[in-house]
Amino acid sequence: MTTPATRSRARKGEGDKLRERLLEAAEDLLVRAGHPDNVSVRAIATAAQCTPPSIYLHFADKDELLMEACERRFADLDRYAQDAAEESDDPLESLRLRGRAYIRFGLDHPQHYRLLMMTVHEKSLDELDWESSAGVKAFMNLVGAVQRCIDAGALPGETTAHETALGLWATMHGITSLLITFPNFEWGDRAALVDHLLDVHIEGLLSV
Amino acid sequence: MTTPATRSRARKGEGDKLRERLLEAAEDLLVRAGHPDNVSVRAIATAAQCTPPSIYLHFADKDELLMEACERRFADLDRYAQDAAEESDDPLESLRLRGRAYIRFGLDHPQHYRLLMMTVHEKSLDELDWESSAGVKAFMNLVGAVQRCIDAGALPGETTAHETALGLWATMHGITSLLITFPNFEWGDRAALVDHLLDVHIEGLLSV
DNA sequence: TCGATAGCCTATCGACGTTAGGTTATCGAT
DNA sequence: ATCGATAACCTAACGTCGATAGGCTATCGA
Repeated sequence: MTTPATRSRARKGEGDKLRERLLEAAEDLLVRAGHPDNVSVRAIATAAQCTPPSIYLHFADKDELLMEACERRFADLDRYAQDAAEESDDPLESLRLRGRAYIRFGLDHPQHYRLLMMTVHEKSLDELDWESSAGVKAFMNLVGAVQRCIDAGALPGETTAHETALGLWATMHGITSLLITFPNFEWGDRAALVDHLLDVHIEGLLSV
Repeated sequence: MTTPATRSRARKGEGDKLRERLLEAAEDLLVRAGHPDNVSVRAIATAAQCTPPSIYLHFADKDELLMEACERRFADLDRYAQDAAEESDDPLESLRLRGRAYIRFGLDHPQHYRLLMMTVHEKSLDELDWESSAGVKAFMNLVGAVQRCIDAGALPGETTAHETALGLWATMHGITSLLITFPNFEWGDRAALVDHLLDVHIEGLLSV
């Protein structure tokens, strides 16, 4: 059962090939299993055609492997949100589009979203590398988008862009995570709920 | 190590005593461990002074035990929110107080909140018993509070109380779960952020 | 061609959730 | 007073898990 299978050993200097295979296998199995607990390192090793211990040559532990697998997919989030935001020249409408894109991306990749955004991250911001974290980058771009709204006079500048972005993030995350956590609740028209929520929040920002 | 220890067997008809002990031990260990994976059924059994298999006489599996342990504590949430809401006669201010109470309760019991509100519940509303679920009851009361605002003319009646409550819930849950998930993020003044968020949302409800 | 080493494997560990099946104290009925 | 039924546990064990220790081997520069 722990067959090394057909795959031949990588050449020297090409050890990262297995690392890549492991990341792909981990993501694939995670999406299919739904929950990290239901995907074992043994299954990942089998899918990547190696033995379980070989995983630990490339990753500290199972968590690190799964996290990195999700982080990679999440790199698309930032681009996805940016693309959506560029659909409109109106800064406020652009903000709305960005929010909708964030939520849609989360719902489209619930397993990734859960692991990265609904699992406790004890590490402080100092410890995690800002450059590589797609989530952090996406948030920074959200702050920038809010700042652009303030600069254009579309949003009041009483609260800082950072604070406003935090509130927006909380709203976006709230509906995303609830829809993921309780898929069978009576949500009614989910898209309408999402739109309504963003409208209410942005309208509130204008009136406060 | 699997010592039955000092405890004597319960009398006939008093089998629920162990059940109670197990629930209390499970909650205690969960709060201390932080994560369900870090509290084993063996540890729970030891704390409750019985053997692991005895747990399965009272609960289908580990999940059911931990879930029920959290559900019990969550029964306080509804009362807590109701008490807070009664602090003001103004329906809108009452709604604000209720929201703050919900968030505070979640942050005060992060392990419980995570398990009940941030772990995927596949069960549909038909399957889970409405009466016993504290979370459902709390939501129903939130809908009632919103309805009272609408009736008093404090909130527009264009969207139903149910829909508005969903949005409020999402906002409350968003900030609560984010603060729990990323305890080391740069949140600034958390209480101010919570207040700001509720203000923005409620203000938005008035302007939409 | 040969030592160094990158790349991977075999064997195994302790802990886990859970189950099968037995044991014993209690209690109503005789 | 005793005896069968049964509630309330227990002992033993299974299969699986994440992870580690230590060995083997193909590759590659010198």
